[in-house]
Amino acid sequence: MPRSFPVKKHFNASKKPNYSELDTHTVIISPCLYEGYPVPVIPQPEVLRSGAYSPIAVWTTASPFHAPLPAGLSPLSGYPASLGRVSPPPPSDTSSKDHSGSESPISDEEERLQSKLSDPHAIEAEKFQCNLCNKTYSTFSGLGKHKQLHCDAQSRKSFSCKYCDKEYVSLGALKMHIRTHTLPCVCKICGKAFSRPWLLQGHIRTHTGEKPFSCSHCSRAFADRSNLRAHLQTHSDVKKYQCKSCSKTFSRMSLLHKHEESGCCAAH
DNA sequence: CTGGGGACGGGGCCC
DNA sequence: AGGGCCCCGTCCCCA
Repeated sequence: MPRSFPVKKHFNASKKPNYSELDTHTVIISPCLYEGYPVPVIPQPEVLRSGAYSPIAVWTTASPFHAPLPAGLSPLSGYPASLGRVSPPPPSDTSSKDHSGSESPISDEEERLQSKLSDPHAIEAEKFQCNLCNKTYSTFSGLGKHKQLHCDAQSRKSFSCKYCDKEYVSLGALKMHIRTHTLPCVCKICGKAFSRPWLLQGHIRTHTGEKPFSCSHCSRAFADRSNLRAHLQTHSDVKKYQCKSCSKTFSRMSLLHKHEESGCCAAH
């Protein structure tokens, strides 16, 4: 049975990867990754401590992971997936659209004012203004990236994939996408191909058995950081995905979806 | 059926 | 500009 995420997701069943093309693009992962196989070969084992990792899930004082609830956010409801990040959303982030569902220049302006209030230097620093949305940036390159990714992009999607119908607003994004077709990173052990080197590295761990991501609350270790993150949810009393009807919480979105589809919401 | 682990894709950010 | 890395999300499988 094919996996949900076949390496060649966008290919038709009739299509096969062009391995001859891969020959010229193949990325060779450092041979040291395979040395001593199946002995773990990827260095820098990592242990995520609760101090370093603060699962959002845990907006409860009962939890050992307790973290302060950001002002203006209610526990669990409307949980933003990015809350786990320390860094604020990017300036061109669409958060301002969340309030009314439409682009609001006023909220954008408010956002900029807020950032200016918190950073007085920003007032002098913001010299480069987008002629399309009036957002200002302190550097020319900042403005350039904004225009490339968000503003100019809105009006012209000019980079089309020759393998599928997808269009991208920047050449870099298109190149990244094309890798999902060409799959230049090939596992020397099983021949499986991947779009990015780090995907291949993660795959190699399935051969080596290396599990560099350890849970600080139990003895389990994981080869994939995302899987450790999901696992950490299991140590929490209150999970971050909550059913709006019965308030039951789940460690994963997929579990919540299953729960909802099973009829909980209909039963209430 | 539910919960959790394994494997993976892709977007975005940083350097 | 491009690569590396992080994060979110998804699906399959299994206990």
